[in-house]
Amino acid sequence: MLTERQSHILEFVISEHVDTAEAVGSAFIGRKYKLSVSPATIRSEMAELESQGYLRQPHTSAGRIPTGKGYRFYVERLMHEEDLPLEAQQTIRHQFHQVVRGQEALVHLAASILAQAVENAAVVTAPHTIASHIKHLELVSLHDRTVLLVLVIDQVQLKQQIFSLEEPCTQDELSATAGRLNHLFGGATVEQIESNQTELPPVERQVMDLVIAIMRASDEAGFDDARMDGLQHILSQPEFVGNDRALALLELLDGPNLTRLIPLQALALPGVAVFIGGENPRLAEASEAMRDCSIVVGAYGAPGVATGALAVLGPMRMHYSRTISTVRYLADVMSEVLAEYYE
Amino acid sequence: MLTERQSHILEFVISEHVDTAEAVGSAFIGRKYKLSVSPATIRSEMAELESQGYLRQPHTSAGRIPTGKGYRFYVERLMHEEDLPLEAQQTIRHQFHQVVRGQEALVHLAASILAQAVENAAVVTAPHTIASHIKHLELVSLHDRTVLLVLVIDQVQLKQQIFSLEEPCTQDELSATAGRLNHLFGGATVEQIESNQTELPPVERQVMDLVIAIMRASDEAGFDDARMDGLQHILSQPEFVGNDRALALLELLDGPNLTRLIPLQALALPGVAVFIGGENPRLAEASEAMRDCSIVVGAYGAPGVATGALAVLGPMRMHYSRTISTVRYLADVMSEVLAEYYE
DNA sequence: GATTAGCACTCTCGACCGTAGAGTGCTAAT
DNA sequence: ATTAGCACTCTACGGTCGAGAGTGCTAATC
Repeated sequence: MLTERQSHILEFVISEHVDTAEAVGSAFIGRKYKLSVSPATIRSEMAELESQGYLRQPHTSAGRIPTGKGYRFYVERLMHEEDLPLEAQQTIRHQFHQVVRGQEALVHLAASILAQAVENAAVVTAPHTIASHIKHLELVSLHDRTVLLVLVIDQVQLKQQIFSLEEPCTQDELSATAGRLNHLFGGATVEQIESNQTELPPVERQVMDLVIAIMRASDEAGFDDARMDGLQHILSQPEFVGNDRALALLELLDGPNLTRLIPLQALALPGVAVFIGGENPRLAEASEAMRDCSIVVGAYGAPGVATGALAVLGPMRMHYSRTISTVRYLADVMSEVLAEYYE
Repeated sequence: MLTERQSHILEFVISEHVDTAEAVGSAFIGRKYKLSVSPATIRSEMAELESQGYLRQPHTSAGRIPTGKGYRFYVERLMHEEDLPLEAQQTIRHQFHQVVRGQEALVHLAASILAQAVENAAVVTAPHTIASHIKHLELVSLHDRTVLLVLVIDQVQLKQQIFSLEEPCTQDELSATAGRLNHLFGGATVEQIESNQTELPPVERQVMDLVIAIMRASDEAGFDDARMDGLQHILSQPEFVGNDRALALLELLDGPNLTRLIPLQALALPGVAVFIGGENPRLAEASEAMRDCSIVVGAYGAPGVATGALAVLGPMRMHYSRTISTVRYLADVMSEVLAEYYE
């Protein structure tokens, strides 16, 4: 429904507003982008764009700023998806070549890299499997009847749990028990364990009950283990300084509800999903402050085996093209790293 | 050098300023605290307190606010250390009775509880041992030549590392190797391992080299693994809203330099240490914004075995008594929990 | 019919000003 | 040593004003 000229004007307004955070006026656009029409013409086009909901005026006699609908149109129709510049790619790869110990450190590193690359807040969840398999379990005697259960599920995910036995038990006995259980249940899912555990002796039964509980929790919790980084970027955006919206945002993000922000359904799709402003109902309800924010989400990992999410949270006024390509690229790199773990 | 009346006035000014964040005037003090002297007298006492550096005026004809020196005097001489109210104690204990999986979750939980209890930002580091001992190690075959090393050090600290062998190896062989190494090195420190590993076969040698590297890193890194919570509290303090100091603070705290903020020397002492304003040189240099902040640090754990730090970061205008008793109490609770792990 | 110059209009923003209020320091009296 | 009285200072707040930016409308133009 937009003419070509209207599209161009919308694109210019967005591009300009993203850079300056100011309302954009007709004369400025005409001058900067060398449109061979007068400001008056641009004004009437802008008025049309406004009546269709793509732009709005903060107040009479101010320039225009894009609406959520405007950004949505931009992301879907106007924006040319570019590959991440080689230089940025190299920077990211370079940062990833730090020595990484284990999954958790990897997630932390990814969040830090992503936040720095897009200059916004980043959330990265640990990879998560739908139906987890036991890889290995180990029992370590701490003292007397207290035992540490170490569980490796899905190749690299480490879980631990301390518990008490009815009777004291030596480390050798525990190792033997663990060995037996590994042979019985190595590679099994929760369901397989449950159907097979009827005739176990009490100690082994106790251990496997714990294992089941942990794996259940891990399967259900989903993305409980998320890492956020780069808050300072989002809070230094002009739309948040000296504003209590920043505070509202902080309260929203702090604490355990971090992962609730990530629209998980987005992970079903292979590409990168963009949620602009209040488009994601869960977010819009959560906080007024989120209506001015956008989220870019990408999945990494192997579909069906283990997937995690990379997300960027920033003001609606965001450099979408760069953010999307960064998320996409980082997701690819993360997937590669994960592939090294899973076969 | 302060008369009793001056001390009282200082105490009143602090108590009032902590509550209201406003400068406190002479008439107000006299009225509220029923001093049987006129405002003029209080004024001259205040002038004396100011000339000695305990108070200052934001500008002429405003009331007084405490200086760092004033707070220091208050903390050391005027404040009566109270036990945490029973109700608060119960709240904390209650929150701690959540099911906690492993050390990391414990640290997260503690940070969250502390932040909530004192309504300021809280930093909690994982417990750290000076010379760590191997408790147990385990080798899990991921595929072919790729192996996951799981290391339990100092009872409950879990480390993981993926590495590659020269030759393929079955899980049974790996388990046997792990068993041998456990018998050889169970309970050993880095030094003991190093002096004993000369005649090992190559695979075991490779594993133990990794183990040494991990334990070294763990010993040296110290408190690398810290958790912060409750940032929103500190940023909603009136001295930080609509202010770029908040931003500076955020940048300072974000990322890996978190633990550098905690004055580690404080942990040598058993009690709770208080750093007011720029008293801690490392902090004062780090950021201008920290000059208006105070830190309350306490150690938890078993001295000489494993200790961690609990810290509260807030504006200099802080309820010291409550904060100190909360940190102290939480440190006690954490120590109890840890004692359950370490014999 | 689209475009444009011209113009009146509206709104924000910063500067300026004046007043009210809070709190001080000083002085002289108690 | 204390205090009443008072002049003084500074901030906060509200109002006014003009500059500037940008608009919408209208009438003229291509």
